[in-house]
Amino acid sequence: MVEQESQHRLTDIFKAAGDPTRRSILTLLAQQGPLRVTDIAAHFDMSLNSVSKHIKVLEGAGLVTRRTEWREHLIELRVEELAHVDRWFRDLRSIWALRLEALDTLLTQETDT
Amino acid sequence: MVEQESQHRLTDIFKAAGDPTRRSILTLLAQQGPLRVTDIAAHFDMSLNSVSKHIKVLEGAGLVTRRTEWREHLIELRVEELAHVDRWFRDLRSIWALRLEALDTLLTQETDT
DNA sequence: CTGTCATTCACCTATTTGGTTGATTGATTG
DNA sequence: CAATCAATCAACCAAATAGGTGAATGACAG
Repeated sequence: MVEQESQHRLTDIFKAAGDPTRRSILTLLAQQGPLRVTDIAAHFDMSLNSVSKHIKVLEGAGLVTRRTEWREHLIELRVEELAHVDRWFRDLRSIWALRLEALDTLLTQETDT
Repeated sequence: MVEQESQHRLTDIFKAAGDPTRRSILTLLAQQGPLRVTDIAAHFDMSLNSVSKHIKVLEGAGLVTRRTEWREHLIELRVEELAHVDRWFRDLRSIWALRLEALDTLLTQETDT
């Protein structure tokens, strides 16, 4: 159950990061701090509308939050959320390492006998 | 140019990792080591054909390689390639950290004067 | 040579995605 | 109030994606 939820989150994050425009937006936010939708859109050769959609995808993945102050929406990067990816990566690596280790001890035993 | 190429690669990797079935395949390979297409397919409630396609996507992203021995195709995980993802997120984080640091020193100077 | 196994290829379908334009909401300014 | 600005919503389109079935390829076993 919890596993399912975590998997779903991870899928959203990877999908969001799978688009070059969206990765550029994330980089831009990391460099410049919170920005308005219009300011972000100014960096791309694309309609404001499309950029707005991209931002919503990032928001859905939790990679970004929106602080609606006045009539402007301030978009902000959420670095913490990246920890999900870190964890997945680390888990996969440890599974891999465990297998190699087991294989190694098996081979050692073989040469011992 | 080189930047473009790297971006394209990254997009492929993220897209490949953005599917739960494909992530499961990666985990499976990490646990069990190289496997045949049929063996992999046995773990999923899905046609062999679909699994074959998923594997080709992973292969295209470089996350997996194929060793065609006899009539069987041995599919093997390439953990090194996965590090691209990790590195990108790490870079993003460091850009973020640099900005905060700069902001901090700026504020400190202000209170000093 | 025939049959079988492992895998891919070719084709079909439904859904998702990335982009567009035009209308709409809501707040600000003159 | 009228005009403008920030952003979203709605409808639409083309291309890509995830899945399925059935035929084709290529190597091995009898």
